Amino acid sequence: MMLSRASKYAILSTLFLAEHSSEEKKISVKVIAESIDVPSPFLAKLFQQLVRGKIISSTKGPNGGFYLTEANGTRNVLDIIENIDGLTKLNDCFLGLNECDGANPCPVHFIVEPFKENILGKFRDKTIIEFAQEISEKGRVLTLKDISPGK
Amino acid sequence: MMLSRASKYAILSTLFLAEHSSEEKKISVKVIAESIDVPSPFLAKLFQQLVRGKIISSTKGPNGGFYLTEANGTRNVLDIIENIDGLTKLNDCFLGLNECDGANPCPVHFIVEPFKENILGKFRDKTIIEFAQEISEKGRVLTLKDISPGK
DNA sequence: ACTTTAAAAGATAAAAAGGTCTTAATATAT
DNA sequence: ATATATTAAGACCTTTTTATCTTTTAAAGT
Repeated sequence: MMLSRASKYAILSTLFLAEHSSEEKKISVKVIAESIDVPSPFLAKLFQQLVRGKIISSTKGPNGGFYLTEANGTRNVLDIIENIDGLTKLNDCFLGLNECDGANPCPVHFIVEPFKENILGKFRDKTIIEFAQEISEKGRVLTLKDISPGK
Repeated sequence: MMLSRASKYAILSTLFLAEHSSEEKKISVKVIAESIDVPSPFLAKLFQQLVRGKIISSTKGPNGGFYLTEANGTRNVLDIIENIDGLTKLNDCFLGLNECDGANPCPVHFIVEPFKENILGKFRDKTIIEFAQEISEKGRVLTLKDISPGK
């Protein structure tokens, strides 16, 4: 019922690409890593995997970098999580029980289950492009940096 | 927004003690570990810490073991989590943002926040004894073992 | 007192997650 | 063709979490 750091980095970076990149404007790992404040060699690894999973695209060489094709943009956030963490983590019982369902629920099953449905829906029912649009419309900045001054 | 295995083990074991132990009937690590299918040396470590945190009690020697006093029983599940994991994990932003609140919410903030309140409430507003009672009334067994046959 | 039983304490080990580095491959521009 | 910029791949390192092992301490029964 939780995301690894790797997944979080992957989600934020992919959404960053969705907003800032295109086939004409590729972006290097370094720039992205700095923008959202993530260790760049680690992000490079994650990106390799996302490329293999056809969630983002890349080209090498000068003016190369990472970007989203139209097809990439139609994937959703859950695809990212699935690609990096798999889905088991997200589906496991909150208290770790092997068998936890409506018939044999753990003490928090009926609190966790609706939440799970809710958040899975959120990650599934919008494309990456739509998700990113929503974020930029609301003027949000998704970064791991500290934003507030003097902290 | 997630519990470590250590916390899960600690919660299940403490609830087990609440149901099965008393000052007159102490239970050894080994028995508990087998009952809920948790590695016993690891559980022993956790129990040491819970004793230090006054969440459970212990005595050494023959007929010794772990048990709950009345005072122990008035603690709640959140105390267990706090004792083992601390509370930061539970409060961190689901997407890992450093600054995520109503004023500057991440894309899932308004889904996660009510859930968080809900589950924190559940872990806070019942004592361990009450929590355990509820479980046994409903005939639930909290174990990590596989229950269903032939799997 | 002695023996036994069980937890306490602390050192150690194994596995998983997170992170880095080096070299190779490849696309582009000159 | 060559130089250069950038990803790809894989080996490697570090930290955290999970798990184990060994020795010490203490309580209880005989």
